Amino acid sequence: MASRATSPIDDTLRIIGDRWSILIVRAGLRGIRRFDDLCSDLGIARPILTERLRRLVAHGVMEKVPYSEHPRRYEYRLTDAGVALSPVLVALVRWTEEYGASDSASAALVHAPCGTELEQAFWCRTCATTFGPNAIRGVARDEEAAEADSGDN
Amino acid sequence: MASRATSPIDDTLRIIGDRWSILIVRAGLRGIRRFDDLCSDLGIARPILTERLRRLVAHGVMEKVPYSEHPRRYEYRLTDAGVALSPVLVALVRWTEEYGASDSASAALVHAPCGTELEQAFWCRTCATTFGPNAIRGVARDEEAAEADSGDN
DNA sequence: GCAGTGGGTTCTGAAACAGAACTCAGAGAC
DNA sequence: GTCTCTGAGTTCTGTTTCAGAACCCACTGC
Repeated sequence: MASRATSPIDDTLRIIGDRWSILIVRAGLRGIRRFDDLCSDLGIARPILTERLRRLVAHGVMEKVPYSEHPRRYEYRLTDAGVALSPVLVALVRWTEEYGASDSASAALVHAPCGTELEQAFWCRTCATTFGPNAIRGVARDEEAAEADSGDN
Repeated sequence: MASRATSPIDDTLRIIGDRWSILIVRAGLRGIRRFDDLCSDLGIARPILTERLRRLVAHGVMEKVPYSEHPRRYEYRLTDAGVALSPVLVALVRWTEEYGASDSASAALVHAPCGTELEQAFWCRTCATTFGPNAIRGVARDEEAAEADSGDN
């Protein structure tokens, strides 16, 4: 087990695996786009927000678009890749609701057309069924997956 | 503990929102349980692993159980709460596959009974339909009260 | 030309991180 | 009984990242 390019997740976590990035994405999903708004909404220090936004833009999660020319002003929007992070967020919210700190109730995520609070599930198209974490198994696809045996406890 | 508890997710991110915790959980899902194994598998520094495990145990994500009495030895197992984090992991894997850097293909996650690669979807029980991130809307439930008490779990 | 606004950057000190070396208790070999 | 090995840490040392406050700069409106 020497080569530990642990997995692509590792790279992903280098992009969004800090305390702020995922919250910035969440703010983006909530429509907050301006630097100062992000700053005050998240309570993040400005230098860190600057750096995080730069990183997210560099990795294609957000894009910096001018919304005013004369006083040159920018806002930060989620790209498709950024929006595609919402399952991560939803999973986090779900977990928090179930196991996290007590009275977790601040913002619900709902199905836009009807307003029903959404659920998240794994879906098997072969069996045409949804299932939970216990029915997941990991299988090796690439080289170093010698240990991908068994799994789900 | 300075910044505002933007939401319960914030607390959750304090538990697993660093570069290592989620990888430790992933290792746990792959059946790696011993300190040294985690250490070499993840390439994490020992002091950090010590601290991370302690935190995960403190928050009920893992449990420390002795597997040998005479040479007193412990292993770390995921609790139900820990296993319940797998949707987060799956979402990360999915995102990485679609938008991440490399030719991300190391381990696929499949539906255990049939071996089909799983999909992750949002489900609306009212509409009885699955849908993607674009059909999600966030609604405030109790925006301001999030920072009321909570402390840390 | 002076204050206000948006979007930053430059300082500081504190915390988290990584790596190597060390500890400690029990086990097994000799 | 000493010697060495193993698992599970802890103690150092330095580097990187974080947080907070203050500062900067281009533009606007008055």
